[in-house]
Amino acid sequence: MSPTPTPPQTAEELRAAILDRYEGLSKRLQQIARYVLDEPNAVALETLAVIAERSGVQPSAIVRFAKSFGYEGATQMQRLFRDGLLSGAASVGYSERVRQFTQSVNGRAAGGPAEMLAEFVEGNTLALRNLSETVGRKEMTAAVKLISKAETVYVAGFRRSFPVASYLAYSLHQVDKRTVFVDGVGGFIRQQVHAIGRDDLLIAISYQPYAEESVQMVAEAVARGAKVLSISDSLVSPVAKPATLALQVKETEIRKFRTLSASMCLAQALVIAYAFEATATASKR
Amino acid sequence: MSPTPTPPQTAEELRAAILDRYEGLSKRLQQIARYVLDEPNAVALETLAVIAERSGVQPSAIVRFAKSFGYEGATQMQRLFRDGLLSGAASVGYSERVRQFTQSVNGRAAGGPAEMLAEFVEGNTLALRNLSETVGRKEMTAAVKLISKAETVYVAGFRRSFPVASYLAYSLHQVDKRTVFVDGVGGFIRQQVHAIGRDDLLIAISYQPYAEESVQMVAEAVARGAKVLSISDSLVSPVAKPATLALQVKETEIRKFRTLSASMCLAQALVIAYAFEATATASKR
DNA sequence: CCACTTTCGGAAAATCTATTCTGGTCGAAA
DNA sequence: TTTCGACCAGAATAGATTTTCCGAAAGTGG
Repeated sequence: MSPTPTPPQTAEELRAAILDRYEGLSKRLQQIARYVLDEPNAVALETLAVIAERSGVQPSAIVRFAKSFGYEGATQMQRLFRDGLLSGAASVGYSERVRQFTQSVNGRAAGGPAEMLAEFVEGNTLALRNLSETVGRKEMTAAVKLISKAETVYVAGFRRSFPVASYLAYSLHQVDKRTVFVDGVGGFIRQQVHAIGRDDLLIAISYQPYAEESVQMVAEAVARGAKVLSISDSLVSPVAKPATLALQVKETEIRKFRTLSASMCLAQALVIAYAFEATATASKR
Repeated sequence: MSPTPTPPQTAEELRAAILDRYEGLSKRLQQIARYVLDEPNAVALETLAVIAERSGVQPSAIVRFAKSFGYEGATQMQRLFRDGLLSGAASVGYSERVRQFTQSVNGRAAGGPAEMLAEFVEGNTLALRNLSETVGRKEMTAAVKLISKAETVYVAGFRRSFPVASYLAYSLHQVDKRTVFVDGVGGFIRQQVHAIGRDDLLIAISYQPYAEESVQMVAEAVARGAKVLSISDSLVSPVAKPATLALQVKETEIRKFRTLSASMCLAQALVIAYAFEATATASKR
């Protein structure tokens, strides 16, 4: 092994060096490389033993890793990250960050891509906070019950709601629930819901402006005697009104674009809550 | 001397306590107090010996100092500053919180559906907060530039990443970018990327365990000379390594299910940032 | 399938760190 | 000036932590 003549002197350089030499590293060393890249802060200030445990290797392996990059020992490598942490925190004080942030949020100067990201982080966070207020214990319980009782779950969502619907369908399928994702490929929407019956559930996700397909599907499902769980931005929206149960999700709007995190979050929670209940009742028997 | 009954629990509290009791301290202890107030970062992560040398006192004096404020030893006091540094600037505070959170969650008996929702709200919020720390200004700018320069954008994401990819494709299309969503319907994946060329961009979204399709697609795109923008959980993942640019997104894991909010949020920000830049350059002419 | 090299795990050894303890200094009060 | 008590420097100690080392395991090339 030919150790780097002069080891990287900054955290950034080391990062680059790791990326560069990653392929040439052995399996265990790659494992460590990965952890170092993923959790630089942990590497910076936890002890070797802790880092070793969290990344699932032996302490000695970490020393080997550091040496393979030309350092005298693991400690020298840690110092890089420590210094980086220090300078990074010192140069941009807390108040400065807040100022930058609020400035970008107040939407004055259009700002570059980074400011845009900050805005969306803020918007999504707000939407999430609001979620647990609009969707209460009662609604969640009822929703999970609906899913549990359903023979087959049909999931529908178009345009902006499509990602949420696809996620819901995918993860319900993952937890062994009989699921049909009504994606309308080839315009076969009507055919796909045609089989829905009295024991089935349609989960419809739709926001303003409500897609025509969704509205029709809800109507169709109701006509066939199926249960309907709506996820929408209003309790009186065309998809929520006829539904058996409606969950209200209010997304934040940023620069004319509505966020999606709250909906995704709700979908995740629904699936996992269902999964837990299903396994719980299954093990009872 | 009457040591504080309950020692300060945060760095800020300790700061206040020091200022409050400063007059009553002995000469050497005042000297240490000054150093602690002036260089909290050094106190946070240097060893006692180093701190002692820099502030011109004996290590034992620092221990006395810590004890006089009610701590068991100097280490406990250091922990405050360490935690403060983390939660404020970097993301170990983040991963640490996540660890504690999931631990407390996993340890307890499974809550009801409402608790599940609360958990996911918390997890998604954490992931969001972390996002703006791992994806910096430089990366965002570069990513937007890649999108802008591309003739056609191909978007790919399977399994868990599918919702993100579909959202990205949908909204890029909305803002009038030439976009191809590689959904692999009917197993036509290879055919769909076949047309990708030197002036095109592939946006690949993939998380562990990396879908075989994604890895192959990235390889194919690189082979054809196209640019690749990867959104992944590690910079050395099989989809990130060969990419022109890789954005690292760390999602929280709750009950073995990873969240998606951070990825969705990043996707949104990318699209809007691109849209703004596109209209800006268009109106310039 | 076998020799040879690389890599790894685990425990022992060396180093470093935090804390305690002791003897002594300084200053104030009597 | 003497006495008392607080305070401190520095050595000593107890405890971790990092690093080294070596046999075993896993690859590699012939």
